[in-house]
Amino acid sequence: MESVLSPILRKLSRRTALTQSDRAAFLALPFTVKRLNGGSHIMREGDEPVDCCGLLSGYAYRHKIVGNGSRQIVSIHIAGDLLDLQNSLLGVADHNVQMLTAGEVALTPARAVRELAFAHPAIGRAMWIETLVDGSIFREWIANVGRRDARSRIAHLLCEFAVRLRSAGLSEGSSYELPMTQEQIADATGLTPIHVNRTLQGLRVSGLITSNRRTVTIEDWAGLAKVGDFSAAYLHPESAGGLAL
Amino acid sequence: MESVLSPILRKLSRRTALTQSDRAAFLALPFTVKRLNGGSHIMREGDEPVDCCGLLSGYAYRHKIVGNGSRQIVSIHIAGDLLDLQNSLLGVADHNVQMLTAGEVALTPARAVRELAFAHPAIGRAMWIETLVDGSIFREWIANVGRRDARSRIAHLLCEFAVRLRSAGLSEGSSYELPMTQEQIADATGLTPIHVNRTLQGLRVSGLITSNRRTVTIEDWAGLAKVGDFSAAYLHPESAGGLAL
DNA sequence: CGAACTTTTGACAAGCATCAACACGTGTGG
DNA sequence: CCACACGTGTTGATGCTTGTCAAAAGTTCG
Repeated sequence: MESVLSPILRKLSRRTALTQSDRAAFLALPFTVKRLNGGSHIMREGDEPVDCCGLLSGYAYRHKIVGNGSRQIVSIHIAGDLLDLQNSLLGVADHNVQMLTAGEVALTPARAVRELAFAHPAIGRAMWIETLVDGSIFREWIANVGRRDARSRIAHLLCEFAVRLRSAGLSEGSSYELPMTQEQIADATGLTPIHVNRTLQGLRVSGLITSNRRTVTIEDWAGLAKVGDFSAAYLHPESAGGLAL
Repeated sequence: MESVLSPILRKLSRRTALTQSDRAAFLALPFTVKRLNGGSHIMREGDEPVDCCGLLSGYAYRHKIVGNGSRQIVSIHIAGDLLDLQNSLLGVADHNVQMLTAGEVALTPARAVRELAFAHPAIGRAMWIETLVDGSIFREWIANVGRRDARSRIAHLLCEFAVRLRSAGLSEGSSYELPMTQEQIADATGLTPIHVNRTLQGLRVSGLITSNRRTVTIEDWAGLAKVGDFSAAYLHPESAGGLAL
């Protein structure tokens, strides 16, 4: 049975086994689909969300605005990601969520999601694990922004994107669509857009990547991963390790 | 009933209501207590944890080592915190956990914790929420390291500590014990120890704090919070907002 | 074709890192 | 009890990475 919720279910079941009954219950969630333009807000800091939001297509990002007015992007999301477990379970949003590109989201009452999570423990566990993986990515980003230089930070970001898109089945080969402006890359890496521009040029002249406005091609994966100090372990790919209950 | 696990239970129930039966089940967890010296490792990146670890006394911290050898501390923990839900649910540790000071930890088989979480949904929810609050703190740290200057970063760290210690009942008044060396503060804020030293001096001469080797006193809370761009919302204090199932 | 973004380039400034000592306190062993 | 080593804090001089300011060139879209 193919539903618009399938991309999300697919991601949930990537790390945890779900029974047929779990799947059916998930797909039976009430939801509405909304098409959003790039830049539209899904949630603002301080909101008290009532809906839980899953990304069906397009890209989204989370960010915080700090006192001096500058912005820090704290994560980027692709189709299949749940966007708002964090905010809707915690009651009040501590950050903003916004569409990076145009795309579609599925909205489900947060209450229904919570009930499902506890009625079907396997689903609850899967959702919990997704939030823990998000946490692992946050930790890696802290290290990225705190302890790597500009060249490494950007290389790391490009590597992370490549791996995540590929494991979500959203890219093949060594190219992918990166719908971020250099300003947004700057806000994700804690740099200025000018410096991002120069650093990207550096990566290009080193033969590690080619990129035009919206597409990145990794010309030398090993080299880029080395520059970016990248190892995919923190993304906890596939294998469920000690997850068996 | 007072148990050595009480500090942890107290923290779990701070944001979620637990029934008497939930509490009893939690306190019935099998556990062993271990006293650890400052600096001892609780978990290393790559480990496959079988035990789940709760901090009973003392301080601990999580960190990652990056390619150039430098270290990034990604969080600091105080008595009552669960240290290893992240690592033990994900199967393989993606970061290190280490004692900052001497202290005691309670070790419980991860399997027993997982079973409890799903047998007693309220406990599961409470644990999930704790991991989500950890995630919120991670996001704030990304912003801290990515978009604030040295003075703000350190002021922010000091404010966060003050609020967390106080809400855990571990400090009173405006002083608290900060058992971190300047090198560790540097690793938490993405700076060098030298710069931390100079920045702390700056905060002192501004009359915002006084500090000696192991104790920090906040002399001007409003001023320090302003410099640190600090607002406690991301710690999701107390109130359970939309948590009712 | 023009308006609004985005990317690119250049010159310059600044915050923070690096290197190198020195001072201080604490614990240890002779 | 002193000498010494060691970890930590402090200071100074210098340099580099990155930020800031300003403006031009390219791109997208109505």
